[in-house]
Amino acid sequence: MAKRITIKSIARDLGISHMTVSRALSNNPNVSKATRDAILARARELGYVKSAAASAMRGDTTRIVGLLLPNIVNEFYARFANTLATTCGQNGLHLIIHLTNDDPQAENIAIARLCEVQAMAVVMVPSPGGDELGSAHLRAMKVVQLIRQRPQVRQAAAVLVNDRDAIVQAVARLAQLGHRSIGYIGADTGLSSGRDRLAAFQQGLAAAGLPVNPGLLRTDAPSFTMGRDYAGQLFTAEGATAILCGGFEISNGALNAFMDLPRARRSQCAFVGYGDPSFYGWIDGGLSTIRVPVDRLAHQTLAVVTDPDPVDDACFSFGAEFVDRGLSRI
Amino acid sequence: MAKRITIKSIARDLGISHMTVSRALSNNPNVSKATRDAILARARELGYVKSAAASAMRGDTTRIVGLLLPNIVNEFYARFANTLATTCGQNGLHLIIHLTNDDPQAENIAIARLCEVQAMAVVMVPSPGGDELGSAHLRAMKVVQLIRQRPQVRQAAAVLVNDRDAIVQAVARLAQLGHRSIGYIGADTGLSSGRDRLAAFQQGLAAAGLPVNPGLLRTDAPSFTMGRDYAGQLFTAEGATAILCGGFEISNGALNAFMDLPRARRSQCAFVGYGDPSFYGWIDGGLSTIRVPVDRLAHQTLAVVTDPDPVDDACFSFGAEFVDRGLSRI
DNA sequence: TTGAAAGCGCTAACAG
DNA sequence: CTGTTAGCGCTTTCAA
Repeated sequence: MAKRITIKSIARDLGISHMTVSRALSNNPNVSKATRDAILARARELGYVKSAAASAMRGDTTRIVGLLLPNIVNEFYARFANTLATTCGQNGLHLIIHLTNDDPQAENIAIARLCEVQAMAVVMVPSPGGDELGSAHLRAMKVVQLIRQRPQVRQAAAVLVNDRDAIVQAVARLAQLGHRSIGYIGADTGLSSGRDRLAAFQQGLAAAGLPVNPGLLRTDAPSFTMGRDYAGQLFTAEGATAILCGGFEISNGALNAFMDLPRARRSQCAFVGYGDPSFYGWIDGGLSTIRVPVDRLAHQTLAVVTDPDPVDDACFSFGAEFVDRGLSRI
Repeated sequence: MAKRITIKSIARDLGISHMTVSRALSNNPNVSKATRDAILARARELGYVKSAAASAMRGDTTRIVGLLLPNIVNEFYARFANTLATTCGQNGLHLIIHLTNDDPQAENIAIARLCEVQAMAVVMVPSPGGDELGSAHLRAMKVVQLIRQRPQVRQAAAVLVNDRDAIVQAVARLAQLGHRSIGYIGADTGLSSGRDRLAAFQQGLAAAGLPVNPGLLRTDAPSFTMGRDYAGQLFTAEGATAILCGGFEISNGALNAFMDLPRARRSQCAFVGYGDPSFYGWIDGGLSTIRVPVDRLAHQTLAVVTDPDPVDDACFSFGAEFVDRGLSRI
């Protein structure tokens, strides 16, 4: 194991003081051209890299950003992580990804770890049922809540989606096509997203003159299996002819149940997903869905992270869009 | 901005030496129960977290693993990152993701950054045309090459896929169904994966008694657009009735071209993808594909990363599987 | 059982 | 223009 190249080792090597090396390497003008050139040449030759640990210890920012996601397989999260990682790279930031599986405990552990490495910011999709963001660990880091928002204790920025209009439109369209038994599957009301989407759905029903049938509503901790199981129930036991999904994971789970319906039955049913993965356009002639502007969310997130001005509780909201690729008439 | 809690601040707080605090917090037995309890209580109360920077500077390992991927939207890379991130979390490791877009320059920058933070290991899908892995930066880090392998200068472990049999089987099946104009799109031969898959394809043709038609072969730097464009050419200009893909991104791109074919034409053509994203089973009654055992790759990768014993140039290979979900007969 | 000193790599603040 | 010192947070080594 070759020893690490440091400014001191270079200095010894050249018979000068390590401060001169430091200055040369950080473009301090107070170094003679001759020595500077010699230093830079030697540093390049030996493959010197500045120790981030030493910088961090001196109090410089670490340029590390933490990203807490339920998973990274769901195409929405994947796309978000993709553009955030790309833009982070362009800005010289490291992106550390921790997956929470929507488990508050995993979330807390990840936050503690990020605190250890002195991440400058944490971007997180808050898990349902987690602590309020008062944790001592978070004091030192900028926090950006994504998609969902927790009851706030501390100032924490949020980048959210306003999907009310899109959801109302989707319900209106389903009603227009003759659907009377429209099921809804969404997150429980511990999260802002759960409350808001459910309210939008109910508003849509009201606008269409349809009653709210509690038997057709399913809210719970959102997950793939939860979406799949409830969709199965709604389509079979509850006799729903249409389903609207209120979450990314839920949507993919519910889609599974939808695709498992006998072909004849499926052609009579309507499915409105949440999020717009590339393949939704290819399935069954095209699935209708609530599309979320993922790139804009990611860019705004980076803007918040890199914003030097600490407007800590800034809150940004981007509109979703109802993508109608055709829905069965009843 | 509240000042950071350190062992010194706790020590001052309690009127003792910071060494005693250090010992108590690292379970050194040489601390009286009374002081130990007081220290632990105070530390918990104040939300003390050990500085990773200080540990790193002392020479302790950083527990940071770097992951370099072309992108993270492709479901194969996403799944790999997902299980690697999950298992890393379980082992107390940080996963830093850098996206390269298969650009060697981005790759080099990412590696330099990871070197700055003293990552203990780098897991990378080598970009086509990049440097040999002799870079001085890599000296200090364990390197694991994923999927593809570069001409080796230095010892670097590899976790690879053996897809020869699966590809040969796929070609055999296409031939059996009457296809005579089978196109192939794959990575160019600068990478091991490009060479091997092309060879397997040609071996498959030979086994089926079909000639190699150079006009039906397309190899280049692999990407989504490359796959889409070449697939379009093969299906139209070259009159291919079937296409076999030799790469994840290529497969999704080629699928785009395939789905763009007029419905009548498409039903006469056969598509064999590479990788098995969840939605391939839902498209067109199910797409056939070469399935790669992504979870096993990820677990092996973690094993290599956490292996204390430096068998540096270890090379692991996992078999792929031809998933036949039905292919058009001609 | 406790404490003091030294050093990991780096730079701000002072000498020369 | 160049060098010395000190200190960021932590643990190892030696001393009390």
